[in-house]
Amino acid sequence: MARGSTRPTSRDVAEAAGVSQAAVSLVLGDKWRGRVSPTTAERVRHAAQELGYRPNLAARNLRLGRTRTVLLVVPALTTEFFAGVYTGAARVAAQHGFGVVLYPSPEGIGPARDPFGSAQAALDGVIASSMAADALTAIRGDQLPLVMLDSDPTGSQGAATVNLDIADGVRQVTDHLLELGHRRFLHLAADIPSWTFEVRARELASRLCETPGTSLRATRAPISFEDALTATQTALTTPGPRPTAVICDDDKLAAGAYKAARRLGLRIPDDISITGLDDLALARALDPELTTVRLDAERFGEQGMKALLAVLDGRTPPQEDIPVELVVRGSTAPPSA
Amino acid sequence: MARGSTRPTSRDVAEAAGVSQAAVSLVLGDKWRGRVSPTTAERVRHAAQELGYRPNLAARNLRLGRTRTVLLVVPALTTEFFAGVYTGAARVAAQHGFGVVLYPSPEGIGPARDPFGSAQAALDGVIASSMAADALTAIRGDQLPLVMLDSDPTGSQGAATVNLDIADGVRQVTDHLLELGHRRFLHLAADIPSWTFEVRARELASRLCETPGTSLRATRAPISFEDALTATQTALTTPGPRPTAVICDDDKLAAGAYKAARRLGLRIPDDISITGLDDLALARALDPELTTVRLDAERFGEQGMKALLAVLDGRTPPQEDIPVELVVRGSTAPPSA
DNA sequence: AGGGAGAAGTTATACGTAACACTTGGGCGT
DNA sequence: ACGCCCAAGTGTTACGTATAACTTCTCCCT
Repeated sequence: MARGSTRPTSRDVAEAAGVSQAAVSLVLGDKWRGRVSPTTAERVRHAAQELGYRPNLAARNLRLGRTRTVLLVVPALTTEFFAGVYTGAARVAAQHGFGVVLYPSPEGIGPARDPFGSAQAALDGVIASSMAADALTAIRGDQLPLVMLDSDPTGSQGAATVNLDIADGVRQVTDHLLELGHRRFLHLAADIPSWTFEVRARELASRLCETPGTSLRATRAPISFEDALTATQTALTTPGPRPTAVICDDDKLAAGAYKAARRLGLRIPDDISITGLDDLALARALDPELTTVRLDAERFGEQGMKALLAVLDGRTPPQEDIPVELVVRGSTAPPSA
Repeated sequence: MARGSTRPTSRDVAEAAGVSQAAVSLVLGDKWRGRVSPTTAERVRHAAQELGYRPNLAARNLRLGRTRTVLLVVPALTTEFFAGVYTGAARVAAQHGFGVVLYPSPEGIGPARDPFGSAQAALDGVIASSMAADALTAIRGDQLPLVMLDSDPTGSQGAATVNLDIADGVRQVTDHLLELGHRRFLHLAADIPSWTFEVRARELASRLCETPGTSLRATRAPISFEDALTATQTALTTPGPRPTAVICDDDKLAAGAYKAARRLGLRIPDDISITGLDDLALARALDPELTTVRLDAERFGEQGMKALLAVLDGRTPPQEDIPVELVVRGSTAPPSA
């Protein structure tokens, strides 16, 4: 019988099975072949089951010097996108006996002092989405293996990076609209200082530079319906020829653009085309459904975790960008003029 | 200087500061008043800073017998709702020096064998959203303190429960529609066997029973746009007088109902009223904006964590339901007939 | 018959931390 | 002058696990 309140240890199991603690460790660690007889092994397993034995992970971690736990830092959890990243990362992790702890931080990893805030777990490595430069150095100083998601590969101080091919997504959107005949564009940009948004702006600008006869206006807004609405409304009522297509940095911004268009009495897509980026469930809830770029969040998370596992094994992580896919729906059409 | 690759321990700090390891532990644990002189304490802190010392959490956890880490089990991460629950729980946890590890499980906690899947962290307690009965017993057997969210208080085997006052939300929605003059209702129910959805159905039915001259149809669908669309479309084209109001178990289902209404050529809210439940960002992206019930997810998470902390302290957790609030927007109006 | 190889274990140890119990030296009251 | 107390530490131990190193015993080959 269990002696009251405290959880049984491997020693309790050993006593119950009439063997030494070492034998228990061997059996339960599946290293008993040729070291313990099958009947004894079975006896140990039975005793463990009987007592409801669960290994003490703190002790195991201390002994082994590793925790098989990694930290995933995401800027926010409020979107399906990072939920998907987590799901993918956790799936791969589980296949390798790893756990994933989440640290949602509004501003990526915090300052050098206590960079992980409340993430208490003992860690083997870190996957981070957005991160201040000094925090990056702090982590590097901690010697913690690090993989960065959607970050500038040239500024990563040697950390491995895994990126979505956002630039290609922007190219696909732009080409799609150009083929439809659009020439005057509005870029509704996310007001967040992050590499992934810089890439959007840069790629869009350079693509349109190559095409004569095009014009590009840009406006910025925090990622929220209200802000996106007012920013778009202002931009569309500015004097001069009105843009015929709005390219948004993500789907939520696009939803704000929808509202702005409606408020101005513009029909989508007849009077104005709108595109997003993410392909959230929201994209198909809008009316008409949103033309957008599908980001495979789960695959992104998977690749991030695979890269981290590679680093942990001392291997070189793969370095290919994850492809993205244009999804054409009802929010884009040839311009009416 | 650090001796190469391995991370510095408290003993390294002690050596650098010229004191014993015990003194380092006292100083860094802030228990040095009256035991170590201020100047020595400062010297220790400086040495720790210099070496970039970080305590080994595995060792600390083993020594203290607790981890200051709790597990939050959520059915899915794909919605802002559980993101909010996590945010609230993590905030309260951080205030008490706790960390929160997330375990998103499609079916709540798994079967008795290895109930936490890949959640490897050593835990002090568990907060769980939805859970199979046998998994519940398994955890109880583990002696892990447990708080259950939105679960049947009578079936919780003595575990503490924290609930949103969903029944009141359903009452508010129903009364709102009744006051507008609606009498024929369609209930678009989530096809998920969970207490929180049972409450919705039960409360709605009992509320309408009390009001003579009302009728209630019900249909079920998994929480996805496509399924909600087809289910609603079928239900609305069934022979007999058409319902004038659709009450949906959550906002995502409502978005599906919007599409079904549009496909049938019904205008919202002129021809049909639609209500949701959650108040996701989606609710304000829809056109017209959705009348729904606001659930304060963060407060929910906070209360859950507070309850767990109470259990960990041996106190009795508070047992009040968290109030919810009807938010009337553009998707409800008096019936046209 | 002798010994070497393997099977079937056991004993002992280290991981890094926190805290209890102990030591030392000086200051102070009477 | 004696004892006592307090400041300022140090020595030691235990937490539960995994594993290297050791011990027995039996079997089998030459």
